[in-house]
Amino acid sequence: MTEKQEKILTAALELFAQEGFKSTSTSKVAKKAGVSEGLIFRHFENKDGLLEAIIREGEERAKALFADIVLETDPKEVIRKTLELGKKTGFNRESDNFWKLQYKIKWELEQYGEHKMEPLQRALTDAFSKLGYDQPELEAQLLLINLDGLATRFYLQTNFDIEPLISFIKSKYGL
Amino acid sequence: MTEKQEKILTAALELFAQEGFKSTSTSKVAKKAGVSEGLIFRHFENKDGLLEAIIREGEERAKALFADIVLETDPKEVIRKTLELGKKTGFNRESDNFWKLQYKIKWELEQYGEHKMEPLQRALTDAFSKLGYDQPELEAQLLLINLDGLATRFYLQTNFDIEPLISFIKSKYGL
Amino acid sequence: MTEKQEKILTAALELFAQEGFKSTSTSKVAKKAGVSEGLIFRHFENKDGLLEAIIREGEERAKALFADIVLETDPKEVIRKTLELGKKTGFNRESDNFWKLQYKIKWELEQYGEHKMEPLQRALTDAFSKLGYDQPELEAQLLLINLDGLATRFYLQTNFDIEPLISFIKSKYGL
Amino acid sequence: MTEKQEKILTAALELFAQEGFKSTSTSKVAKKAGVSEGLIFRHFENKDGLLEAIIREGEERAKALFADIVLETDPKEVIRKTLELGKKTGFNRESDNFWKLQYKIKWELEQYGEHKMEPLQRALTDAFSKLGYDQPELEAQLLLINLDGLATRFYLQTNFDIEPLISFIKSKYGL
DNA sequence: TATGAATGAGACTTCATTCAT
DNA sequence: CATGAATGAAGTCTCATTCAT
Repeated sequence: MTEKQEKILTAALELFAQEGFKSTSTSKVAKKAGVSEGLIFRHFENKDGLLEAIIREGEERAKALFADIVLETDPKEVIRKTLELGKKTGFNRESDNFWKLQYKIKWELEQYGEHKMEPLQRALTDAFSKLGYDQPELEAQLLLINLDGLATRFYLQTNFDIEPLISFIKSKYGL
Repeated sequence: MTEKQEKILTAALELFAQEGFKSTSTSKVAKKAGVSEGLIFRHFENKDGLLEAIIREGEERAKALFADIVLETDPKEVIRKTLELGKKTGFNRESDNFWKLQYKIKWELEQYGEHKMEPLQRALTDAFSKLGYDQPELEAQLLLINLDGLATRFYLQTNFDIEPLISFIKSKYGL
Repeated sequence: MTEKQEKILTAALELFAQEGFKSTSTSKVAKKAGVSEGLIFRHFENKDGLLEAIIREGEERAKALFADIVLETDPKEVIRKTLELGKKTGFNRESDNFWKLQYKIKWELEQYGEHKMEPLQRALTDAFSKLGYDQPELEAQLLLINLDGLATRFYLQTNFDIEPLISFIKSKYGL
Repeated sequence: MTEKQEKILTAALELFAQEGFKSTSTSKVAKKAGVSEGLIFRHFENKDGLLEAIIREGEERAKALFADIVLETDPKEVIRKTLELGKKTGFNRESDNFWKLQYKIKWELEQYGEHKMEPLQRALTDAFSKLGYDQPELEAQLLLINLDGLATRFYLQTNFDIEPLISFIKSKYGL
């Protein structure tokens, strides 16, 4: 990965996240990256390829992020860490774009990246099970759905204060 | 609203919902509506105007939908009806497109239609308050966030079975 | 076929014939036709569609041209008319481009429009047969091959004087 | 001529012959030759230079091919060898591309390489003269035109069986 | 000699919008 | 009200060529 490739990826990430994939022209990406437009195509084949590269990186990062949780043995910690995923990632401008795009893009691609979440879902199911919850699988699903909802709000509702809600949810799980 | 206007709106709705606003050309809308392209502009001024018309209708329908809940006095009923909003709307192909678009469009417009939900949020806060919940406002928020998360899954994850989760959430509220 | 469509077709014909299909940009065609570039695509879908339209017209014209020969009953006349095909068509600038393109394009498309010639070939075979030639089919083929060779020379070799050769060939057939 | 230069030339030849000069990108040539794109420009200056090199080689080969005929003294042999030029060259895949390109390229370059054929034409004129033909010059021209026509068919019409026609022409010359 | 990243011009194409009919 | 031909700007992508290494 050359330096210019990185620049293209970074620029694309930011623009796709802010304006959407379709609304971002490759020329805008090139300009922002300080690079000729043709270079995008030399490195990523086409605009979709650029998006794919970003998504692939998203999956890498997600995997890395989940690793810590999946390896956790204390069930309460699993839940707590899941709820604090956002804190580890989405609370600074740089990575904001990254995760925002992952959410946004789902709607443009019309597909939910289910497989990405599976390991996390299993870990949560296991955790709830250990804690004696009645329907651990549904509990796990519900928690992840909550996170989806929170993300939707966080990224779209300006001034949305996420902290109180996270705390509130934690308290529901006795954390 | 003439018959052709309706046709345009219906076609646009379906296409915007399925392929996205940016990805849908006015010519595709015209073709699907069985109408000349120029007519779209005569009636809706421009492409954005077409979208606005759809969103405005979305707000009308939302208001109508919420009315029943807002006027409800039994707090348990308020919560139950909120959780069953989907059943009233999104479970048939025609209206699917409608509500799917409302969700999808948020991400293209980069703004959460907060005001639309306010009456519902107030009704829920009131309901939780009456039921003696500790933090009625947070409870209300959380419930709506849950619905956002459910919608995300429902519209994006093929084969997502929403019923068990709704029931599960209901049971948490003793419904 | 609107007036502008005709203009596009005429401009494309001339440019394709002179500079080749690949070497002619749609923008050049548009400029020469005095038309916006987009219009080409509205009417002909894409650049290939433009070429197809021209080729289709070529086949029409060829058919019309051959009709006279195919209907001829006097075998000597069939041969004479075939040899004078060029005189009827290719000796003025306007139609020159047209037939030149038909020849040129074969090499860009990598396919010989065999079917177009079949009726002519049958008529010639029949003629040679009536005239008692030993191998009428081969005679017919050879004559058409001669015409191909003549066209190649005529369109590519500046100052090529075709008349003496046509007369010479005629004399070989006792015409 | 280094080994890589040869590779480039061979790759270019094949691609130009198959897809045409304009339609073949230098990058495709480089890839096929297993060579970096820049190298093409170091050795041949530019894309046109590459074509020129191929054409120059075409003229060399043509000269070599014609030498045998031009030096022949028996007039019947001159004609026979001319008619069998193809047999010596174009009937195997490797050299096919070579001669096909020579024909194809004429149409992209819009010029008939007349000079290349002159020695052959003189030799034929002389032969027909010796054999007592009335118009030896026209006979020579006609024979070469026949070859052009045959080439057109041979390279463009799949399944074209050239042998019977060659024999047929030979028989016309009493060969 | 050889590479391949990088460029810039220009290719084909799409599309929202206008306008004469 | 309704059409659809026409436009012009912008979009994605290709490609010959250059240049630092």
